[in-house]
Formats: sequence, C-alpha cells, structure tokens
Amino acid sequence: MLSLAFIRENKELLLKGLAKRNFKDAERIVDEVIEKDSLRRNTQAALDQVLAESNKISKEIGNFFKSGEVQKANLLKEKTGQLKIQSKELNEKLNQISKELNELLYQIPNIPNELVPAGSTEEDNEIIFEEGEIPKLHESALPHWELAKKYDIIDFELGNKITGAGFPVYKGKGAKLQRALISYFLEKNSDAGYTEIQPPLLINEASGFGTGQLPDKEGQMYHVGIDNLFLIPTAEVPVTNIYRDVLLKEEDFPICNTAYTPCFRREAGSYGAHVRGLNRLHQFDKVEIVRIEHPDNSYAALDKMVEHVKEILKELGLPYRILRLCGGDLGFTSALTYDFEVYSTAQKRWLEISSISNFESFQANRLKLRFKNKEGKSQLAHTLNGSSLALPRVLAGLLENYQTEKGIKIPEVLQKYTGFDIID
RNA sequence: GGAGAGGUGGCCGAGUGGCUUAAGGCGCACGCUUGGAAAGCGUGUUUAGGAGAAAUCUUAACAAGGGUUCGAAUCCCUUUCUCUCCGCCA
Repeated sequence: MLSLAFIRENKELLLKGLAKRNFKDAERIVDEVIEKDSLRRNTQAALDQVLAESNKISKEIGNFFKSGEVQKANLLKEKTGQLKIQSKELNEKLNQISKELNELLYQIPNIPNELVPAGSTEEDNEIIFEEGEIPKLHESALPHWELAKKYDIIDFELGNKITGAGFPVYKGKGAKLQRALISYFLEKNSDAGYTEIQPPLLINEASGFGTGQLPDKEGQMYHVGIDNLFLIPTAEVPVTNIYRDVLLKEEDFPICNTAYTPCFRREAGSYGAHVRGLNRLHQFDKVEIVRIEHPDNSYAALDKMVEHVKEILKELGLPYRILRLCGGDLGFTSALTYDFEVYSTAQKRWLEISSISNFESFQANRLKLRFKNKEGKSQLAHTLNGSSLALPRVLAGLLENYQTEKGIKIPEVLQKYTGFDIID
C-alpha cells in the first residue's frame, strides 16, 4: 500500500506509473483518494475539537463533585449531551470515510521502478541475461513426467488418490533428490549470510494482509475455515511478517533470512498440457530468501540477490535466462521484478523457477515495518524477496536436461547431498 | 477439551470510576560533580493522527473490539494470547 503522503505529493508520478501497468481508472481512483483523505483530515480536526471541549467539561464536573458542589456539576452534565451527540456523529463519519479511503487505497498497486519496461503481457518482458548451453538430447528423450514414471521417482496418480490433482508423491531417489536440493539451496543461502528460519506454515489474516495476499487474493490460498487460518502460498508471508509492527534501528540492516517451506496454491482452473507434470502444482517446495533493507540500499540488495541465484543455477549447470518483468506482468505489490527461467529441453519451453522482487515500502507500509533514521524519525523500510529456488521446475529441468540413455545424471554439486550420481 | 489466574511504557512493577498529566524502580541519553571513573544529584526518555513556518497545541492508545458513564487502565460484554492444574497427544 502506498502512503497517503506520497499520493498527495506525487500525483503525476503515480499516474505515470499506473499507466505503465495499464491500471484502469487510475485518475478517478487517485482523485477520490485525495478527496477522501482531505475530508478525513477535516473530520478528524472537527472531532478533536469536540472531544477536547468534552474532556475539559468532564474535568470541571470532577472538580465540582470533589468540592461538594453537586448542583453545579449536574448543570454542567446537561451541557455535555449535545457534545456527545456531535462526537458520536463525527466519529461514525470518520470511521466511514476511513473505511472507504482504505478500500480505495488497497486497489492501488505499487509504482513500477523506472527500469520496468512498458507492456501488457509476458511477451513484453525484457530478456536481460542468458547463460548455459541447451543440451542436445538423444532422440528418445522424454519429458519429465515420462521420466518420473520410467524411473518410478514421482507418482502423480498416487497423489490423485491421496489428495487430488497437483499433489504428487515423490519416491525413492526422487524424494532424496528433493531433499538434496533443499539442503543445497539452504547451504548456499547460509553461506551467503542468510539466517535460516523455520516459519509456521499457517498464517492468520493480519499476516496475509501484511504481505498483500489479503483482502483481494484470498482465493489463491487454502483456507482453514474452522480456525480462520490460511496455508502459506510462499515462505515470503510468514518470514516477512516476522517484522510486522516492528521499529528497527539503522544498524539492524541488512536483515537477511532464508526459509525452506512447502507452498500451497489453489490456483483454480487451467488444467492441460502446459500444466502437466511438475509444471504447476497445488503443493510444492521452495526455498525463499527475504531481505529487509534501508531504502538507500534496496536496489543494490536486489542486484545481490540476482547474482546469488545466478550462481546457484550456474553450479547446477542449467541453461537459464533472466527477464525484467514489464508493467503489465508485474505483481501487485512489486516495484521491480526479475524472473529466472530454466530451459526445459524436452518440453522445448522456458519454466519460471524464481522471481526476485523489490517491494520498496509497499509491504512495509501495510506491515508497519519502520526504522529510526538518522534524524530520529521513523521511516518505512524496504522489503525484498526471491526464490532460491522453487523445486518442481528445477527438478523438471534437471530430469530432462540431464537424461542420458543410461539414466539421469546428478549434477556434481548435488552428489554430496544425494549420495548417488545417477537415477537409473 | 475442562477449571482457574492473568495481559499496564524499552524492561520490571503499582494502580477497583475524577490530583493518573500512568506512581516507583531498572535501563538509556544529556548535564552537574570528578584528575579520570564509579557513586550521587538534576533533566529528559512511547507511538500514531490532526493544526502550525516553527516553538508548540490537540486527539487517540493500558492485549483487540464493542458497551455503561459527564468522566474508564479501573465496571460490563465479545474476541484473542499467556500462565497453572486436569484431560488428550508426536
């Protein structure tokens, strides 16, 4: 959520940014926000005045009672009736305006960074980096879901039986490979200075609001109705919410955390060839990195995160590319996002395996995550996060790209975690 | 799940309707004192909103939300969390 002070003072900049996202009705909503904000402040001032008057009289009544002048006190009591009605009305008006104002405010997405290219679809994303050679596979090369079956390492049908579509069962070397990837990713992140966290996998409404999943995107999460909790769609939610309602000191920066968690996504609809196998699941594993940064450093931090993930992909020997997302493809809360895609050779398509974003102060404002700056004033911090990495598509890439006629080879960096060098 | 007790500032802790403008202590900051330090003494020490060029003024906040009252940390209701005992349990 953008701050009202920012919206008031940077209307043109805001409209320009929203245009880049093809955000409809921007001017109407922004004008309405500005108008309601001004109305809210006037109402607040009026209410304060009534309350101040009322407080004053109450004190006088107290004094009269104490000095035994009961009649005077009772006379004054009558005077407060009118003030009470007034303050009640003003208070209701204020609540109503604040509610309307917030509803409008929640609709406004973050402003894209100037680096974000204009555009409306995936096609307009900008490819900024590409590395790794696409392997030449033998003629009988298979897509990963066939390989999974052939070597009996992932069982999709079994998942259907136990739960439903999108909940695969990993078996034998498949399960071990998953565990190896998690250990490898966490180890790399720890080595790079990230603190390992094991967060809860269920979150409450306040946490969902803090990172921007609620109130609008609740349909994407699994909801446990009886306790009103949500299964996390990503570790970003619990790990970032560690810092909800927190006032940091400048010397606390940078805060770097990493967490492995399963992630749960409802993502109703869309079944078919492009979501086959591991391409899109309801439950999947992911290792996440989250940073809380001083506003002056957040873009440098974003670059560091990108470099970090590049190194991991390079070590895994997977061909990948980095996209800078265009305005239309950018997430609601993000100011700048880099997507990493791995090439799936058997499917002949790119698969998104990481998304690294700077949210600037958009989440921090919702989270009330601030720090004391050098002037001693509290200021919103910047939040960032990225995957390092999402497992299923990395696994898909590994299976397809490392398949040989003898079996699936395991990249060297993983072998110390798997304990084997081939799946056959 | 059942019964009971609780939630007060950065921390500890008093506070059963009006000198609470939240006592007292600890911590922290600054000053005095000192050769220097400690101790001592003094001053200050929350967050958010509104008005103002600023000094400053003002409103709100004692777990959260409602209510009673001229007036609520204090009384009532709901929710939530913590602790103790019992039950269940990896």
